[in-house]
Amino acid sequence: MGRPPCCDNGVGVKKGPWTPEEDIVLVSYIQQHGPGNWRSVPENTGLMRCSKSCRLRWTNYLRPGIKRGNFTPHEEGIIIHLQALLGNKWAAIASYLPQRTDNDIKNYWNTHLKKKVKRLQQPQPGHHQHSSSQTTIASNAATAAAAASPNYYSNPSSSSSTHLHSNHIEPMQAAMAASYPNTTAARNDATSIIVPKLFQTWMKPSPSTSAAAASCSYKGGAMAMQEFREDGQEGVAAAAVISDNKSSSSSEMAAVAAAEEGRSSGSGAATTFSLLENWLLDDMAPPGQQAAAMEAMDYGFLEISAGYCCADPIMF
DNA sequence: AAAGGGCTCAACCGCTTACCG
DNA sequence: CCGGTAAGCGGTTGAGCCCTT
Repeated sequence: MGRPPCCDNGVGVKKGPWTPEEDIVLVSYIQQHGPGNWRSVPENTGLMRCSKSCRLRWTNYLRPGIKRGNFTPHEEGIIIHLQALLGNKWAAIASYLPQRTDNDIKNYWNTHLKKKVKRLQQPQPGHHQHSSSQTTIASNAATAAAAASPNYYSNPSSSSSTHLHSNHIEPMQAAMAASYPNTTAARNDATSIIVPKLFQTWMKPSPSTSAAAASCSYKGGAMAMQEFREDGQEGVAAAAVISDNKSSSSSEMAAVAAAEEGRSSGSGAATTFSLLENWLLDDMAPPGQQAAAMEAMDYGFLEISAGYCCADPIMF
């Protein structure tokens, strides 16, 4: 039957940190062929890496447009809130912060935010802690999010912090340079110079890269969100259904879960997107500030939809 | 200046899901 | 429908860096 075994179990497969040379080989290959078909990457490039390793290196590190380090308070707020809503669905959370990788968000949560939230959720003297209903979780998250980000509930355009929408103007070269943080700069110094130059040449779309874009399937990423935005109808209908059910907190969460389930099967992303957007708006914005929150969310998401934040639609 | 303890984050591991023949 | 592989995802690890003493 079908395909030969994956190289993952192969002998002589190199592990450990990637060298700049390997990075360049991988980037050059993806430049020509686009991401995807990872199994063929080690075969065609001669890299002694398994396909998984190549995919991870690309998605977590080399993919253009990735923003590294320095999470803004607003990003923290979004992560805290979404983590409370979705749990440890890092890929789903990352789809709302397309410049961040799921790995990055996961690391940041485990090393910073988890402690922060725990600290903030410690029962305060004179304050009763509610039972563990979803509403309480969400409101605790909102509290933590608000604490993490003073600007979380306000229009980000007035925020002094770096917000999603303010990042799209970053040149790709700067984004790539940012892909090499100081701690690894020494090791990857050569790559940090050469790879951005390679990417510069990509900025002119070619037929092959456009074709790659069409087949690119970064699941749950901004590209998908763009398609769902444009595809609209299903999402609108689903949002309307959800909106009708808003009377019950549990039904909302069930709907979220159902939508999430649907999304992972590739059919209900629009549902999740619209629903979560509504959910976040309802939950995050106090009465009277919903308009501002709406503007903030819409601003961010529309720009995501426009492909500013996710590199894949830009580059391929 | 050196030691060591804590922290960060890139990468790996293993499981699940989607897809193909 | 079934078996097998590729791809995706979340949890975990460990090397290297940083800070404190």
